[in-house]
Amino acid sequence: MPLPIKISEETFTPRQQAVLTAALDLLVENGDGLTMTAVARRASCSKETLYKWFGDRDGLLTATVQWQAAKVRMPNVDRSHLTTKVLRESLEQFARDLLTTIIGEVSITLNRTAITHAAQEKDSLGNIVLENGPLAIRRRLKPILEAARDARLLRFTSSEEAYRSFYGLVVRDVQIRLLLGDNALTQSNVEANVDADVKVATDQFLALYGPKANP
Amino acid sequence: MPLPIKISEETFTPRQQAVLTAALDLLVENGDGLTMTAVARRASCSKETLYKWFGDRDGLLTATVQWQAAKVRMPNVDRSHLTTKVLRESLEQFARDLLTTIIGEVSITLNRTAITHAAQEKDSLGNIVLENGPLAIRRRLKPILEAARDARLLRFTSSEEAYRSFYGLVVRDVQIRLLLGDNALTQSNVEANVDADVKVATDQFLALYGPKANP
DNA sequence: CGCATGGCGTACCGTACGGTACGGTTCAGC
DNA sequence: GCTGAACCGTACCGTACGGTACGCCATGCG
Repeated sequence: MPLPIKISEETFTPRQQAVLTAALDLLVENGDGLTMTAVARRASCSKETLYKWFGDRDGLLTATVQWQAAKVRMPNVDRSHLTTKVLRESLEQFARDLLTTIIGEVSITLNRTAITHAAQEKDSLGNIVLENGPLAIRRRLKPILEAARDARLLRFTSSEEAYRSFYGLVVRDVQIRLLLGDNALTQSNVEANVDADVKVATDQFLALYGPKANP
Repeated sequence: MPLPIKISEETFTPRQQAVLTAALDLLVENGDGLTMTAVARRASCSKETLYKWFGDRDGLLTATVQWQAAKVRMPNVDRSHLTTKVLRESLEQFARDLLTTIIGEVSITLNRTAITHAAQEKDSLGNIVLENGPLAIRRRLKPILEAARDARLLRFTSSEEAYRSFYGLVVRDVQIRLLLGDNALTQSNVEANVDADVKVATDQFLALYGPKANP
């Protein structure tokens, strides 16, 4: 059975969540160190229990990624009182959340795990990460953009294209470099520039799609 | 010994290159299917030879990635006769090369492999891919951008920032979605839009950094 | 108290794969 | 033709790890 994309709080018992936390910790500590034995030892449970609860190694991995990914929450924007100021602040909020998420160790680990998984022609993890990463951003951002267009605060023909420009302006080459382990991009190094980068990205996006932009 | 970042044509004998081709093919066919036995069989050589030539599995992997990555060539732009037209065409050329490279199966495979490798606290493959991917683009693009600024065709304070904006506008969320195995992004699907995307990205970049842009 | 259930810890099995050893073959140089 | 180096094919070893089996303990229930 294909696991559902969305999971709720009660999908896992507290004990199971403790196991998933242990698994995630191991994953973050050293990527491929997620052996069933290691998880069992870390979580002080037996391997037999792991197999009973999660089926097999892939099931455990999927549950871990799914459970963690579901924790990522997007800001909710009030679409009814859109002004230039509110729009800018909302965009900056989105950009900041996106950037801080992306540069976090957990996100890097999850993306690496899912990409490794996808390299084995299994895209389940990839879909989960996609659904809770880029696509979640897209789902939440598009309505804002369209509301802003209706309020004459933005100009574009395709909200899809506008979203993608925003994504690109915010993320640039940071994510791929972090995923590849670029030594020049330390966590703190990037973190320190988040505020400035967010502002630049938002300014650029508004310059491209704001009401005064050349179409 | 750390392998050199740059390799030349003669680094590998033809027979060795045949082996590397086999290895690359196996990688592309099914990501992690790169077992020493499989490579030996595919290349009709003995495992002993593999170990003699490449040391161990990691050495073979590194040689393969390095050898393939070195094949990627960037366009060379004549910096002396920069006009608006030449600049735009150069940027479009860069964008097209970048996009078509990124969406290619070989690139996806190499990036996935390097990311998987980086997840194991070994960043050698990541560095090679970085050096021949994003950083190569940066090295080649920056001089152009600076020459264009000197010729008053572009305006920016930091060429680093300008480069990153360009990268973001071109790549957007395409690479991460392909790496994660997004089913909605088929190869042909993206390929068909390369021309349009390249044009949009270049237009947007010039809108942001062209002489008429608001600083 | 007796018993069943759930879960812990550990020992165990099978397999896949990295790495090595070795006999047989081709081929260059003499 | 002789010799040695390079290389092929294959058999083999050791280990790591996914998955299973089993003994033991704790808790809840009649």
